[in-house]
Amino acid sequence: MTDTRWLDDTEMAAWRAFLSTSHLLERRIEEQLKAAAGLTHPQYEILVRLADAPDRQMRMTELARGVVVSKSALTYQITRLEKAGLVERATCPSDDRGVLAVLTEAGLRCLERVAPGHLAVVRAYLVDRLTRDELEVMTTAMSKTERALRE
Amino acid sequence: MTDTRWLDDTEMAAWRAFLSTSHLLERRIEEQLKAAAGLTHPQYEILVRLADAPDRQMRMTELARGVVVSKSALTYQITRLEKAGLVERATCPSDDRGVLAVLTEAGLRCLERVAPGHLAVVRAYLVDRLTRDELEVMTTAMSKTERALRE
DNA sequence: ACAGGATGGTTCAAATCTGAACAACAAGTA
DNA sequence: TACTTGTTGTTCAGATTTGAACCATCCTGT
Repeated sequence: MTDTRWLDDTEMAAWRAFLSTSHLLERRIEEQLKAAAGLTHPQYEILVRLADAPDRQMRMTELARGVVVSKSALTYQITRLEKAGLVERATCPSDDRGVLAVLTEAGLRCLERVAPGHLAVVRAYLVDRLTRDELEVMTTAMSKTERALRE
Repeated sequence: MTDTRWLDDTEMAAWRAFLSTSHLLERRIEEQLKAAAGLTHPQYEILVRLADAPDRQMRMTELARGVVVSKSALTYQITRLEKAGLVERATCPSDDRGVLAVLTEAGLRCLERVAPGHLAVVRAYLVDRLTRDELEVMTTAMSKTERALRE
């Protein structure tokens, strides 16, 4: 810990821009989803992941890993979505400990209704402002970090 | 809302990678700061901003904008940091409504003590994994989005 | 078969975040 | 001066997140 490697200007600029932008964008998305559908961003992401999954269902732990929230946060949100009728819990046939989160028809319809407005925000502030090259560089850069963080 | 522009593969890959990575990195940083100094990431960012500011002080609203948190969240955190002796509140000479958050000596020492470990994480998972080009592309890309989001 | 250790999900308390409501002050206008 | 409008920071209630503690179940090696 004696020889600290500080960030030079290029590195610091990149890190600061990444940090601010991710927080700003998160806030904007949260605002849009709340206004349009009363959903939080994690809730929306849960619906998306389930819609993409085979049989529209997923194990709790796997889902938590995908959405990047703690197990307890997922338990809370699934309970919440269950009360809203968008998701159901089912017992896992292969593992008695397991719980499956299943997207309901209402959940799917909700997602289809909300997705356009959400994607419009993602486009308006991020995707549509970047060139093809920038998009690709971002993917490779982020993927390297993601892989490292997932061990 | 009738003609939805979905994301193609390149766009979706970039967006998903960005989203997951920002959340994963946030979690990792939070974990490191908590273990090393009992600080949250927002708290650390507050210290950084104050250390960079003239006279190591800043108006509450300006600080909230910089760190990207709500005004009430900043009030909460400044109160917290004040109790820890890292920050003080001062009255603003030019505006009787205003409050200045001022970094104390202890706050500065705390920051200097914590920064190396924090930067090591930022390096290990992000900065050191990217090429010079990737860093620069990321800065321009993120800056475009940031500017748009700050209106 | 069974002990020992890993894994899955929930519960709980504590911390934090947000938005709305509020009070005090600022700044411009008639 | 008096009015109106906008800004600043705090308070408050409610929602959400996290990590630790916990129990049930799985799995491996003996």
